[in-house]
Amino acid sequence: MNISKEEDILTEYLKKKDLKLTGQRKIILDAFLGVECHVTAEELYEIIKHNNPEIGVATVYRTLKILCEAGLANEVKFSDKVTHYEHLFDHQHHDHLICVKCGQYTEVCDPEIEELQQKLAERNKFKVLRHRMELYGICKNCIGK
Amino acid sequence: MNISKEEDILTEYLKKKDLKLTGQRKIILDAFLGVECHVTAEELYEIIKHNNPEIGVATVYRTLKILCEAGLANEVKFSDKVTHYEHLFDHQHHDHLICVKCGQYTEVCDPEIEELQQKLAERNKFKVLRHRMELYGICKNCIGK
DNA sequence: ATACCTGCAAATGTTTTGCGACTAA
DNA sequence: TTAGTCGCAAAACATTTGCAGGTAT
Repeated sequence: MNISKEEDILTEYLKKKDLKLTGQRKIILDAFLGVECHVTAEELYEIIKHNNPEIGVATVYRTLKILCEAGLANEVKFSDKVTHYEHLFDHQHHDHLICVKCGQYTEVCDPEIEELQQKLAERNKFKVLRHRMELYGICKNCIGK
Repeated sequence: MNISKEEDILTEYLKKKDLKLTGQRKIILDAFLGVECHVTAEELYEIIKHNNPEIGVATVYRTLKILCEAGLANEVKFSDKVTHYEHLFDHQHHDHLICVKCGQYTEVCDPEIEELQQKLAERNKFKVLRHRMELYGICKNCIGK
């Protein structure tokens, strides 16, 4: 287990908050980093259980919350009732194209839209901190079916 | 209780599906229409309970689902884990500015952004059916605090 | 007459919390 | 040493479902 940039960030955050860098938190961070794009807490728990069956779900939930506060992860809610977590650090912001047929999602990014969002907010005297944009529809693989 | 355009739409939808227009469904529709912008199922249940204590939560949930299918309501998920329902009929599509301090939300609409969303989707050979855009930040009332 | 609906309570599925034992700093 | 953590099981929470009786068409 080599020390990642993300682990530095987490360590820094924990220190600032007088929290501790425990073995479990390292393992959960690593598992999270090893996953592409999105996971739910339950999914991550299943992955971790494989090598570390002693870690409980509650700890996974608690740690994911910390990763969000530390700026390493981000909560995303799609149409289902489960919370997904996505990478945030070293990963530019993106929006989602979500296929309503197969459930597959594509990450996209459009600077022009981001700029217009900013202007829209300014017209409303609103200071944007973050945003979420999701386009639901039919992806290119499902369009013929 | 006078017959609204929305009730016509619901009646039409129910007939098409061989479902029935019951007293409860009318009451729930009216309560939903009487509310501005958004409600959760639980909130709507509380409102209805006032005059119609015999109606159960389950029926409110079931009916809101039907209103969505009939095109009168729309499910919206914010950051909390509760499902909000908003009016859809006679109400143009809009996006949300959500204040992270006071929780207040403003409805907004920007045709330029919608157009760019369409283009973005086309570049990805994706056919958009609907979308969701939310800007999170500080509203003008909270900005000084 | 006969689907369909209802309220109730129980079940579900996700996420949180209380607790006594444990551990990083 | 001591605040913060852990895993566990129980609790909390929103939402769904099974059922026996009721109702719109």
